[in-house]
Amino acid sequence: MGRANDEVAAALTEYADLFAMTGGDAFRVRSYQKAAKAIAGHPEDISQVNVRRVPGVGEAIAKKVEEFLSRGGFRQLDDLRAEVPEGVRRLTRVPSLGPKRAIFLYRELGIDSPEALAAAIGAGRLAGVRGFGAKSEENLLKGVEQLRQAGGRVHLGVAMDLAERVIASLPAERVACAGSVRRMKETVGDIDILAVGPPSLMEHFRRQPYVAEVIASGERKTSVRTREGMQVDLRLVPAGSWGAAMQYFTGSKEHNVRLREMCVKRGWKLSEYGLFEGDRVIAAATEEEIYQALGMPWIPPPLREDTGEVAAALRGELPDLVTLDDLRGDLHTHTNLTDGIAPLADMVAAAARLGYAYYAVTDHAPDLVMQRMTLDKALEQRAALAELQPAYPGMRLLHGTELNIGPDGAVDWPAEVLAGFDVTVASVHSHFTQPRAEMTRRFVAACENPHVHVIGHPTTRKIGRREPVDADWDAVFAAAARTGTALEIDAYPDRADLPSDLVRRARHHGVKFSIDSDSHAVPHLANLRFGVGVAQRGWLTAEDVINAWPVERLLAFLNRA
DNA sequence: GCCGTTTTCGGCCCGACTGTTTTCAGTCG
Repeated sequence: MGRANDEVAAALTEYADLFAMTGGDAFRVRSYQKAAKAIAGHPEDISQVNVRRVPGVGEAIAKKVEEFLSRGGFRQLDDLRAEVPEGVRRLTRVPSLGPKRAIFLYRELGIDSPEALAAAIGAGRLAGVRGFGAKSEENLLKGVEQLRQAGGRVHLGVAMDLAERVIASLPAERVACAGSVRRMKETVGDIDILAVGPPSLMEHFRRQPYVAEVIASGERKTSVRTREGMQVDLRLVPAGSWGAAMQYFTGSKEHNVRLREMCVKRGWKLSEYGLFEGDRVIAAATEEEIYQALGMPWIPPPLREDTGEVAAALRGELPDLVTLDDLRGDLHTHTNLTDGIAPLADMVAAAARLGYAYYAVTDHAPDLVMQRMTLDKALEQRAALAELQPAYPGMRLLHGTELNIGPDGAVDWPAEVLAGFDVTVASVHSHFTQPRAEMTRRFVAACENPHVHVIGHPTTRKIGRREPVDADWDAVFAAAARTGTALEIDAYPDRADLPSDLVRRARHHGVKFSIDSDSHAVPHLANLRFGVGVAQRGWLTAEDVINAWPVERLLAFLNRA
């Protein structure tokens, strides 16, 4: 999977947005969106193959893609960029504000950014404007604030990708990522890279194509802003204090404060250069020896949040965290039968290449009307899956479905139909603003449905785009534990849902989890690693995760044994 | 703009919700 795919997809998506804003035909807008999605999810590097082979890409889009690949843009995109300022496109990221009203605000009132919108509302400039009543103003203000709070933070998928590109671009003796990316935090503000190497590495870093601006530049630290707007700090560290530097710059700040307090009590000092007693170096080369000197085993970075991990380490009670290698299958994936882009056979073949012992296909169900699912289609898919099974003797294929949890907690299909599925994932897809008590009842009802095995992406948040729903989570977790309903950790990095703090709380209730990719294309299967990050931050072990279990135990959990 | 044993034109995932309106446009999943 090449970077080119993502860059092309981003350009086409931007073009679709701008085209929609400037009154472009809605069907053509959708064509660009569809092509963007298909290219982003295409398993081959788009710069190395004929883009016309990608479904949804015809002659016109292929030409634009080829122009983009050769010079980083295409004419029609340049034209629209000249017409619509960048901030106006950002306006459409304000929830409830779409392309039509965004361009209206720009053309009629000169509002050219979310900040300008908030100012205009504050100054009463929207009063009496057609289509913008008091309620709209209130919602827009709330939306702008939400956007502002997300700040410059991006989800881990974006940050990890950038961090890996930076690391690959640096010819250092040693180079690694520290900071919140290493801790697998769900959102990341900036990226910290540590390296051992010659001073010339700094100049090499500043000249990289991803660098848009050099913010600060010294012998030991260089800070840049990338074209995507992220800050990346590169620090040159002495080889002998690699471990101390990694420990220090991985954080969290709170975790480090806790360790330094311990050091102070012993008359020691812990810095990015090492653990010292006066001038004597106690430990510096590896993180392991630093933690060991403090009387504890190495603490995995995802736990380093000062939420009890130091005490647990001192007692020798750190959890044996679940790892990517522990996962034996994926229980929530889509195909092009609903909103995925890859055919069933391609998804199954890709899963087999990952060495899975089992793999579930869980396309949407009829209540999500837009997906046009029918029982006939589901049964046809079941038959097709059964036909594929003999070709994969080592991998048990499971036929599942992603159900929709309605406002009252009911799901698609009657019980006798549900009983025919190997695994069901039930998720909320609408009515996000129900009051807490109603929302809680809704989830509890879904858990109590004996045919629901997993609650999918429980909070339904989308990082930077949609707030989590409001529910009494402890009540939901208690219901999930009582009914033997697993909660999903949706590994899609803009979801990361359940969030890790709720994972940990749920675990205390005795809940089991399913770490799923929610793949809609072949490359998405690899997102599972982000879900593992969430699980580790939630202190989960393999015992807590149903898709880390052997197939027999999983099937017993699903009542399919 | 894409697509096709319903094929070279005429379709294109469809419905609900919201806030505004007085019959509907915009937004969302």
